[in-house]
Amino acid sequence: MGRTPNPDLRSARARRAILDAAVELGTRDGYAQVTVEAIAARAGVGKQTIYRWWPRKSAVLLEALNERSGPAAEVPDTGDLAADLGRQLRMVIGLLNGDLGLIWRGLLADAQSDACLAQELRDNFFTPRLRRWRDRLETAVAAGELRADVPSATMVELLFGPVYYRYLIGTSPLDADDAEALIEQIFNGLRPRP
Amino acid sequence: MGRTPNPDLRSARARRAILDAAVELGTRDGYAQVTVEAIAARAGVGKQTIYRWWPRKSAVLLEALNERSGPAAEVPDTGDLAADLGRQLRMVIGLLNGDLGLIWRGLLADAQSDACLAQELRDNFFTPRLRRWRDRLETAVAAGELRADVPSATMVELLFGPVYYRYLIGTSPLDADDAEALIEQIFNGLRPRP
Amino acid sequence: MGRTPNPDLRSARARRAILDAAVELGTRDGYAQVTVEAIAARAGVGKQTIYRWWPRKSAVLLEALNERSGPAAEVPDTGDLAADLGRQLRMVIGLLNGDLGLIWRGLLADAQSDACLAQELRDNFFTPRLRRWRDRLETAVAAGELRADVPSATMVELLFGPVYYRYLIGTSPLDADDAEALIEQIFNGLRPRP
Amino acid sequence: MGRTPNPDLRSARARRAILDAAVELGTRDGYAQVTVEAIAARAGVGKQTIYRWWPRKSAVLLEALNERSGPAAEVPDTGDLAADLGRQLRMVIGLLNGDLGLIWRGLLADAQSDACLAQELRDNFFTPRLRRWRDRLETAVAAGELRADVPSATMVELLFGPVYYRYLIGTSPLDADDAEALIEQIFNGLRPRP
DNA sequence: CACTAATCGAGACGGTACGTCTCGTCTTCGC
DNA sequence: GCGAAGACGAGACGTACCGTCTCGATTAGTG
Repeated sequence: MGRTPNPDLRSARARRAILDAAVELGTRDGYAQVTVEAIAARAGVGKQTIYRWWPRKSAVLLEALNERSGPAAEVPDTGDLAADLGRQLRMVIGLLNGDLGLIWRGLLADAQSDACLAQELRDNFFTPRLRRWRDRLETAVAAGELRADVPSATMVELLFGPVYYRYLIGTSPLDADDAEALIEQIFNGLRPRP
Repeated sequence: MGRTPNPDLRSARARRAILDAAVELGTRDGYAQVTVEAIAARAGVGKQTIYRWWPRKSAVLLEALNERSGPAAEVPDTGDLAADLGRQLRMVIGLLNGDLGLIWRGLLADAQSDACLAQELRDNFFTPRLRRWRDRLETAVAAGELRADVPSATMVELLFGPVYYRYLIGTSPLDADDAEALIEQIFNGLRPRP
Repeated sequence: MGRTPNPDLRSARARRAILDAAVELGTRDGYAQVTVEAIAARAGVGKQTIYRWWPRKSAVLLEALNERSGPAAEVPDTGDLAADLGRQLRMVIGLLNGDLGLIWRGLLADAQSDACLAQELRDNFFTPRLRRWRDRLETAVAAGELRADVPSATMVELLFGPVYYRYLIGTSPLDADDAEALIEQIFNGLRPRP
Repeated sequence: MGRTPNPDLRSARARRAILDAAVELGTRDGYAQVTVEAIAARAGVGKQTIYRWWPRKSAVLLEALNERSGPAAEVPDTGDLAADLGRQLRMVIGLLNGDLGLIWRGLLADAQSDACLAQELRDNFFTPRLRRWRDRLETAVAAGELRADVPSATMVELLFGPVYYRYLIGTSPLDADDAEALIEQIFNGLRPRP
């Protein structure tokens, strides 16, 4: 029964093949069309070998995705807040629009009905980035660059919200070149400045 | 084969029972757990009667949802833009946090892998609301209340993006009382005003 | 509820179209493939019109078949028992091997799981023929032509049994030219006569 | 798609449960009332496990029946042809009148509209028995016990035909005690012997 | 000749079973 | 004991017909 496997005996070859197959299928057919069975077949691996090490297909694809989108996690700090934010938004948008975007989109969708995946997504992806940007923004608040009466976590949501809105709802295309304008608009607001 | 049924002979009773059953199951178990079979069983209806009038379970739930979220669609116009926006955001947030939110969440998730549903969602839900708010905002632009150099469609996304971000990603809870602050922040921007 | 329709108002046109359609479909696709729905469609008739006048598809096909196989029911009496029997067997075999055979075969099959159809088949088809031949055979018994110690009903079964055996089980083809030999064999027996 | 399963990995437990369930349902409700779904449910088995190993419900019931009617297949040879035939006929009649008769009847009926089942029935059931009896009868012919001018296959049909006729058409009951009389009548013929 | 039934064509309805698909677990080997 | 292979129990899918029902629109025979 629910025995826990011994990680020392784990086959690195199988793990690689599984993650690679998952990404290939996910980028080719879309997240929802990927099945554990298909991953196993393409990886030349038994289904059980997948279920032994991952609880669900979402976990496989999440791990595969994490492996390949490390760079997008890096928060540069050149001292120029707006420029750094712009670079970050461009990277995120690039990721969403790229091959892996299909997988990311599927994971976000899946998380809507899988609390456990949702938690993992937050813990491993959103919360760390949020925290790092919150720190940056709080520095800017302290420097008088940003308002002190808006929670920094809210600021992050104001900046990233519109990006994900376009991505998930698709009323208008998501373009990396919009990043800087977006930041400017959030920073300065929609009302005319005197 | 693919014969088209005659809407004149359609049973209003069956339609009602199906939509009601769909909502009950959707709010109780969550969108993903709903099956056409279960809807039919609970509605006391043959499966074929569902497939005769709707192509997919998503179509059933979308119609059911549309029926019951009429009020949230109303764009109020009291002359006070910020107040009207606040009222609308509160309503949307109320919908998302309410019973029907579970269904709405599932539809949005499903739309990520079903282009046809995505299109329908945009056509029947997002685009109309977007258009109405765009008009309101353009009036405000013309009145000098809002910047003329930001596309009004973008403005709508800046306002609603953060709401859906919180809703779908869940890093922080979505509270109707945040509506007014959100609008103020978007309107005035994150930089201190002199 | 179960109201009984008024035969005076019955549409002769519909009746004809239904019986014709039933035979066409039955001879073309085989009894089992015929559906009430298909009969109705091909006859240009509502399903209810069929169910109003016949309880089951088997009843429709039985009536259609009876209509068209009148001649095979005729028991000739030329005085020559063996010759008359031969003529009858030839006719029966001709019917079974003909277009209508497919329907007849299906009815016999269906009767195996439908006691009511089985009864009707016996009452309207087998028993009358059986009775008439029993009478003929009893005359022959009285004339000393046939053994008196074999029940005449059994004699009929000995004669027709092998025909239906071949027909339903199909180990060897059923040929009208075998009729006379068959009769001779049953009459004279398998043991050599001195 | 139509992959062929590996018989080495077949579950003996499932096979047993399926065949047992099929017989139970068949003898209780009759062949026509048995459904693959019901067999699966009663056997505690997935439907796919049935469809993996048998193409149709008829194949399941045929296999189940074959398994349990081994003895009725035995052709005894005590040297006394008539006695051996009598024993065989009694056995066949016993089978037909017994619990399994309901299944056998259904299979024969089904075979009328399923050429593939008909072939299987002939190949696995009728032809072997026919062949063995033909051999016996040919020996008797060579010994001068039976006429040389009647094909032995025909002789078998003359003997078994009346049995199946009564069984399938039901104009008179089928009784094991009729076996010997039947054989005597076929052997000696219906005409009085001098 | 209008009236008034009941039948008619049409087809939607509540059901049942079909045969297929995919899920996550269990079983069987070979290494 | 892991890994490849794949059979297994479970159960939803979307389709085909069943036999019943509800519609107007003919179509009789009756007053």
